[in-house]
Amino acid sequence: MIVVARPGIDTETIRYDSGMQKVAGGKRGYHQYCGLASALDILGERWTLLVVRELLMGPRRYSELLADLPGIGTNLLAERLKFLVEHGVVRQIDVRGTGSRLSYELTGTGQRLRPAVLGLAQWGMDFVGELAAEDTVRPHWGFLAVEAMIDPARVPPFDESYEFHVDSEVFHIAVTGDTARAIRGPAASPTMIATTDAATFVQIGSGRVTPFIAVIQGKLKLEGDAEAVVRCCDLLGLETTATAPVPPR
Amino acid sequence: MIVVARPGIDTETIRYDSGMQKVAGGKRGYHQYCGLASALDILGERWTLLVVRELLMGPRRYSELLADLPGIGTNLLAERLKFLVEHGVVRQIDVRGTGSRLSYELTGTGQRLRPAVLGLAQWGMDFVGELAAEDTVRPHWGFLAVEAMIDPARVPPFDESYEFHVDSEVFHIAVTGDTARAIRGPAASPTMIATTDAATFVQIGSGRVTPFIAVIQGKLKLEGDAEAVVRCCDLLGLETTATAPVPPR
DNA sequence: CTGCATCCGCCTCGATACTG
DNA sequence: CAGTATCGAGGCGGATGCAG
Repeated sequence: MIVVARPGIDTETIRYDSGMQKVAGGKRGYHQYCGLASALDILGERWTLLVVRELLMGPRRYSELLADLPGIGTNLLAERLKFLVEHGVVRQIDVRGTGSRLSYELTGTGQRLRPAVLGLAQWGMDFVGELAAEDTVRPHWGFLAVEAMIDPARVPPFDESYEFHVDSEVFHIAVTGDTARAIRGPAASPTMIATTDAATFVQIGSGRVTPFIAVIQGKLKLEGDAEAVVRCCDLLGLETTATAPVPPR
Repeated sequence: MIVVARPGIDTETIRYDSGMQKVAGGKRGYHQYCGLASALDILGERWTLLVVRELLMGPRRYSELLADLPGIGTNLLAERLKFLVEHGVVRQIDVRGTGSRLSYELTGTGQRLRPAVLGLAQWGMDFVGELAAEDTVRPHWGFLAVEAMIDPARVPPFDESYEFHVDSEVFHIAVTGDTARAIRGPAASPTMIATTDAATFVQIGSGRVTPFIAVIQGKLKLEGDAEAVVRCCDLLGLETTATAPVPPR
């Protein structure tokens, strides 16, 4: 075997250099030579990852972003979008040729954030609390929740699809081969259809309410093959056995 | 097939409620009923995810965290740690029974952040720039980088291990069966040993420098089976063909 | 009306000093 | 060593103004 020797170069580790640092654009940055720190230099400011979340579900107008991010303030949204565009995460697209700047959408680089964002969303599901009066809920967040909940190890062994109606949003899970994907819009011939409101949807996804309880409460409607319902719940890691106690958080 | 009907309940979506909101502990929060927003209510403040990064590589003392997070300031670190402890992401551990509170470590909940954090770190690798004079580098960040770079689809078909010496840090990748894991400390009998400094290690990981170039520059030393070196580079998504141009960022 | 820019009060952040 | 106390600077949140 091989004996290790120190390399010819000595460490170039930069010593502790206290004091706040600025990144290229004059912004505040971590100045750590590390992938995570670099990612947070771009995504770590307040609201930024929530902007990315919105754009992960398709292009959005400035006003739509404002409406779905209550509290952000117009200057902040403009600054975040400009920053993301400058760094190649987001681009502006004109629907009409007349340069009326209609929408923002993620670039390929931005799309590559999907697994990391879904991972954070899945982790955060354990921390959603009781629905408070001041909480905002949007039905299209249910799409992200479903995408994050899909357990690749529990994909049913045959093709089918489950359709979801969350308030006005319609999307479905398509099981094809050994993969399950979340897709916007209705399914061709779903084996199950779940209909509910956005708040209940998140409560089910977070485990605060079981599908069983939600049905009893009249807040969730399940139609189609009962076996498909069970497979769908299993795919999403939802309780199907009984009532299941609400975890004490 | 099934025809969809609106559920008995109407949407309980909370309307736009402008104004800054506070979360439980009196802190500023997003107040969105969504997994990602909940995650960011805990992890989204400045420095928090970098604290988690440090703890992902094992327990750390307060002073060690301070030293590896230049610029954080003592009050911020104390506040972040207290907040994470309160929310069950981190716990304090006593090495001695004498309650001298020696270290912080992640709870199981905190450990579940690993895939999301690694995902962000991998994404951010494309954004690490030229090494600047004010940049901090730490050799143990190389461990995280390697963990993030492992491509599960490119695991060699037989068991072996690759050892890395990054400044004073020693860790290895263990390929067993069809999985590859990054493990702290030396390997039993590595088929390859790479020795380098922390800055070069990150530059290689980010694609700014190829292993080939680094060897020529005398900043990287590779020992052991040449075939193993190629397999290791392939596993980590590193260029082995030739010099490969440095991407323009 | 949409898509920002400007201004202002406040709270978080970053640095230093200080204490058990 | 492990934090707490304090204070100035600046990022953030909210209201308003304005151009296309």
